[in-house]
Amino acid sequence: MTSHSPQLFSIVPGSTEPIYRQLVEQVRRLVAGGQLAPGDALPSVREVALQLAVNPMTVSKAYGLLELESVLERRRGVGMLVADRPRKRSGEGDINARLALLRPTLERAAREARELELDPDTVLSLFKAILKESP
Amino acid sequence: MTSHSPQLFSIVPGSTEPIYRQLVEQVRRLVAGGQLAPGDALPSVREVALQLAVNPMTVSKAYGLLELESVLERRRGVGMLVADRPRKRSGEGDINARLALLRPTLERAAREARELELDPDTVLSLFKAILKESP
Amino acid sequence: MTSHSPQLFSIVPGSTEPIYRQLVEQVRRLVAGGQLAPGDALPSVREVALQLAVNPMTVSKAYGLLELESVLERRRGVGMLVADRPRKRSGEGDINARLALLRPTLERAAREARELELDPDTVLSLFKAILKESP
Amino acid sequence: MTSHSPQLFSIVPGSTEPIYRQLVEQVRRLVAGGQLAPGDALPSVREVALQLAVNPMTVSKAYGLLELESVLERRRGVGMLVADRPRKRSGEGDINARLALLRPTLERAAREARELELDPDTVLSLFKAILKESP
DNA sequence: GTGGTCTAGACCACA
DNA sequence: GTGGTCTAGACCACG
Repeated sequence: MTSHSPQLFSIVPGSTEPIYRQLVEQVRRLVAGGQLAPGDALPSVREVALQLAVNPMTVSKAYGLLELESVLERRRGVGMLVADRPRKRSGEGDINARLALLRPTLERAAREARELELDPDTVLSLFKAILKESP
Repeated sequence: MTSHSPQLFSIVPGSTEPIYRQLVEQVRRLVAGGQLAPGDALPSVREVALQLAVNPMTVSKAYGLLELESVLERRRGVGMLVADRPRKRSGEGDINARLALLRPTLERAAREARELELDPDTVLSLFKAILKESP
Repeated sequence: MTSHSPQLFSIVPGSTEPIYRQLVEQVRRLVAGGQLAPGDALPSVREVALQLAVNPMTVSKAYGLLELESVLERRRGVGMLVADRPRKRSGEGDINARLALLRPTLERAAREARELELDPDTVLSLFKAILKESP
Repeated sequence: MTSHSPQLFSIVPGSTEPIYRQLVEQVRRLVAGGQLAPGDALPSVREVALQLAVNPMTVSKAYGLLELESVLERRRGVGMLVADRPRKRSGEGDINARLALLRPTLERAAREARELELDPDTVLSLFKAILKESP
């Protein structure tokens, strides 16, 4: 069964962050967050490449790295599946692990806010608005 | 008299963001935030290169791009100065301009939080803690 | 299919004008003159570097600056193309723009002729001969 | 006798052409054109430096190079004088020598005009206007 | 194959 | 001392 999630992935094409790495980190987060559960099938390389208007090799490279990391498993004739490693979902430790994945970006935002001499409360209310915006 | 700003700039060496671009954006923010005021001298190319353990050409490239943008001015035999363009500090428009510079990073954090299926309030309180932490 | 433009660019190696700037101005003129039309591919960095016996980074710097100016566009995995901006070719305004690009060099020549105490008519006939010579 | 020519020299500060070289070539032309005759005194280093708002070392370097070339002579306690080498003024050969000094700039202008796809006659009439303009 | 980034080190122009 | 230019060569991202 091929998942037809209309837009599981999204990339920022103008970024200096390489596309394959944007994909790798996105999958890691989706797995950590439980939106991709062990055994779930990922969209095929071609499908993703088409959706994102990206070279298939780029997607393939991301999948390959995730396989090396044991986040994904390659199943002959089937495609890539989320690996089922021992994962303690909905526990306390898990929340901390997920917060740890988010922390670097929050720290970057905090550093930039400081360099811009912005008031923490102003920044917090903007962030709150953005957070509750698109889900 | 050499300015001995102990660490005006900081870079993330492992990042995929090119070093010269990290520097460009950092200077833009420091100027927008007023920490670098028109007429201020920037640390010399060599000084920054030493502090960051980076090749002088990399710093020079950043300074050169900022000169093209008219954020900096080159003074023969003196060094780079912050350009004095008409800037309306401490006005409303200015705050919005600075928030606009911060927005992309906040949006990135929000997207990552969503992918991690993290509760907005949990994220906000972590961000609040980070924001009030290091200054 | 590699374009084999036998010698699109030429530089004066001994000049004090930096090579990258000679290239930038040359491309600007070729685009302004229409010899490089929007969508045209430029010779690759490596190709130009070989032809001119110059370091690839020098060519790359010129291309990068022209991209910042929106004279060129970078196409991933393809190379640099002439940007297709609204350009009014063969109009009056266009001729004036092109003459404006030439004026500084003509003024320099006039100043030098004056310093050499050369008769304007003598200078004009020499220039006429040179102009109709090499095309 | 110190010559007080209010502005014997002129430079283009924004140019990539080094100032000392602009000065060297200007003196060569003024000597070739006869505006500076053998035995004439040149303005002092300090005087030129003040007039042009340039570092005295830069002027000194230019004079030094012209001395090496035997275009100028250094006279202790007097200053720099134009050297009196055998020079056949107002003869045919001399005109050719002066035209030869001008030729590179004319060739550069012709090349630029060609790259701009400008009509030779248009270029010639612009040049004529400039030539008869400022003397 | 394309362009981009970076290094280590040289030399130049200017103050 | 300042910044600017260039080289030779390495490695990366993308197609």
